[in-house]
Amino acid sequence: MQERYDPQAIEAKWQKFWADTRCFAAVTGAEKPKCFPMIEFPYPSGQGLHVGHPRPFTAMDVIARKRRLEGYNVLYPIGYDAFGLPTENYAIKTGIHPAKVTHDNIIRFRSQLQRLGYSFDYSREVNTSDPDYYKWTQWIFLKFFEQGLAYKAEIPINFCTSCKVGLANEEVVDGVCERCGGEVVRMVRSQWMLKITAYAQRLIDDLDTVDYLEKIKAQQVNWIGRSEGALVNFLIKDADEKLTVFTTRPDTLFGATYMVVSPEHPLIEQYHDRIANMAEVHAYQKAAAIKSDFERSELAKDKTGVPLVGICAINPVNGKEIPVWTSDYVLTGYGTGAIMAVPAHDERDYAFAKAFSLPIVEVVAGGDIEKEAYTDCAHGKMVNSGFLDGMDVDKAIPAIIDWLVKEGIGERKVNFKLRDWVFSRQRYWGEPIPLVYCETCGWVPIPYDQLPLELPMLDDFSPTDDGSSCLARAKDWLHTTCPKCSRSATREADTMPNWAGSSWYFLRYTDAHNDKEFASREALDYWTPVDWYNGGMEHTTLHLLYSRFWHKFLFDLGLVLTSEPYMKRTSHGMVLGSNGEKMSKSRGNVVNPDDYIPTYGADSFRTYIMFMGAFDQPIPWNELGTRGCRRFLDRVWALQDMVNGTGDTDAEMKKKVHAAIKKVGEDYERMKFNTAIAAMMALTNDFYAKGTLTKDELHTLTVLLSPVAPHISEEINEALGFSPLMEQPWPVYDESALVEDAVEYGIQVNGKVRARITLSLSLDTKAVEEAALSCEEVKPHLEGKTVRKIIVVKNIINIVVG
RNA sequence: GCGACCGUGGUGGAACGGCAUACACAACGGACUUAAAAUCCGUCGGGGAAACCUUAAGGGUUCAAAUCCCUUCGGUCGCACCA
Repeated sequence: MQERYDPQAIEAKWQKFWADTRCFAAVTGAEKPKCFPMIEFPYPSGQGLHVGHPRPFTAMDVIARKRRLEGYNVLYPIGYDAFGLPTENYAIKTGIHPAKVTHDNIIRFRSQLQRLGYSFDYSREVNTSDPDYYKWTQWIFLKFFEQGLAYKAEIPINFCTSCKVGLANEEVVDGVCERCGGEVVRMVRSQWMLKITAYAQRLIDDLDTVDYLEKIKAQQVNWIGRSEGALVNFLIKDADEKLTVFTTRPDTLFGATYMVVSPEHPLIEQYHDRIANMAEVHAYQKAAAIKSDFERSELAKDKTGVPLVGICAINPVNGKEIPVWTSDYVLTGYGTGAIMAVPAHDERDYAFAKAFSLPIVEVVAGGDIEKEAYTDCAHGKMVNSGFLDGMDVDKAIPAIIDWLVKEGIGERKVNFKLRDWVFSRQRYWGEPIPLVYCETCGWVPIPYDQLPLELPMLDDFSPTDDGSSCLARAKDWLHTTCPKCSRSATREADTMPNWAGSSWYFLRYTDAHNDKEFASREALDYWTPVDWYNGGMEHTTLHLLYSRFWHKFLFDLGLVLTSEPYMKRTSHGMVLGSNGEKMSKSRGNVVNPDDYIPTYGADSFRTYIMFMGAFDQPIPWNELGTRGCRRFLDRVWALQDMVNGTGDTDAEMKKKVHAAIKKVGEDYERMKFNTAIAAMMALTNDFYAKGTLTKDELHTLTVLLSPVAPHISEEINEALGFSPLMEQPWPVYDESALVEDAVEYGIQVNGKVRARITLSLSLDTKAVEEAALSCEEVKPHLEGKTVRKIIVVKNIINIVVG
């Protein structure tokens, strides 16, 4: 008689065993085929792990553990994305240094993770805020700088007028500061940018080479937002100046009845002495500048704008003079910051033209421009368009572009929504940007052998009055000498965004302690690319895109060996609070796994987090489910008392076991963890129904269960006399054991199920049909009717009568 | 507004176009117990007298639809005037 299932004792025992034997430490260069599954490394927040973390962690642990049993050399790493706002805000409040807070939080996270029994290779742990790590983040940044892909630009930031601090977009809620509710304004600052737009086309094209979920690919493609069109130059009347616009509809050029520039467009200042209503224009610019993004979008319906009186443009196709306006519906950051307005065929232009009584000229027939803009460009013929008249739109577009090119007033142009990455943050807790500014030499990189450029130790982390980070007050650190000319120079006081360290961390895992390179060629060659990367949908357009960009850049320099970092990308649904809302501290619905492990054990917790629902769907937490999974493991444990020593089995049970091997293996691969566990529960129920099972049958169940519930599986496996699970092979199902000799058919009449019969598979179709027709429950439904057709498919017989 | 995904019992959820509700949770009944917990064994979507009807609602395709198509309603996520 086995003792009661005691998860606390068993889990401590096996966690110690795994640590002592270092059996999850991956060996670079081993002969076995490699496998590199990865999760998104966590931000070590002060709240510790909540129940959302273990969902992806357990899922990929299942994959990692299964791969080991399948004979792979597995690298399943863990690390900490440790720079970030919450830690800095905590430091501002308490005066405790962020490095100390981070250090303590990591210790807590690590112990929580270890109690969940993950097969991480802790010897390769990385911490992005460790100078030994961010040395290489800085090193890669300098490569961008050398290649001309890091540059300075004047970019507005969100600035809280009350906290006196620059805010990230996500800290601006409903137009006010998330923390103090203070007014947020835009403030223009000179910031470092990374030229991700140079990789826009490749970031789209190379998606064909990777195995990402379709929705992830679609989101990236939409975010990058490629559109084809043309640049067209309009002349400004009485000036030797062109106003260039981007348009995707050059075919509608004859319908351009006015132009609009964004309020920030340089044309306005350039011609300020010719603009008769400059005071009005200035007032409009000012109003636009203090509008937050939120307000701009809220006011989307009502178009506002001011004409630039005295400025007039000439439509190059027909020589007509058209007015120029300014309006904030034209964005500085997209295209050229100026548009030609074709109100007849663009909804926004239409609304604007209606609001200010501007002329509307139809150039594509097919709509009713009295009522609304006709924007369908797939159909319709050109009208009022000179030499384009009568052409279909799809013919007119290349025709007008050819003409524009020939006349020297335009060119073909591909445009992207994607914008360059603002890489500066006015924050303390981030990687220092390793550049100094010298009056003589300009921006000069710190020599590579002087990296890392470490953050200075400070006591006060609050920002300065002008929105710079507290680094601007660290005068001793800030003032330095120019590496080039040795004159006095100033360090960059901005730091990198927290996306920097996570853009390349997977490379560091391959060789985490290398102090000569970010990773050795040998380690990269052996381990990269990441075979399977699971993460949240919310990172699809930022982290995932950024890291693909960095990787391609490193690939172009010959520093990594593949053009894509991740071969496969999947994503998990969020774990919601038990009230169905997103878990957050402010809602007070955060659930911590530590609350469940003492009562139920890590294995029960892991099983439930995988069983609770479809992996890719969001799901509310429900404590009672853990109890059900504990009950299941108790039943598995008690199977030990039912093992029949003689080891005889029967064909019936063999079929069930092999069906389970097939189902569980396939479901793990498809991330259908809930149905895999259901299949193991069903098999366990089958053993109970029979009342006995063989040693091998129980062994097979423990191996199947081990990726989800590794501790109990190891314990039972050991008790049965097998060597540790690391040395066990993943079971292979026997196709012949699955072959059925009889099948239960559902008999339908006109698609409605009327009966069920079990028939031998050896019967031919004719015999099956006859058996169905002669079935007692079927006969009444056939009375007085003619059998038209009988369809026999798989386990369905459909009798069509009429 | 645009895009993606989704809508199945009291609850979480199963279901290559092929027997809807697997597997759990909760509830209820029984056994065991002085009793309770635990455990074990059962019952368990709703409506209808019945034939039957029922996968958000309505239509379509098909021998056959939760699954494919169209319309409507509701929800979640992402993006917000992208010329």
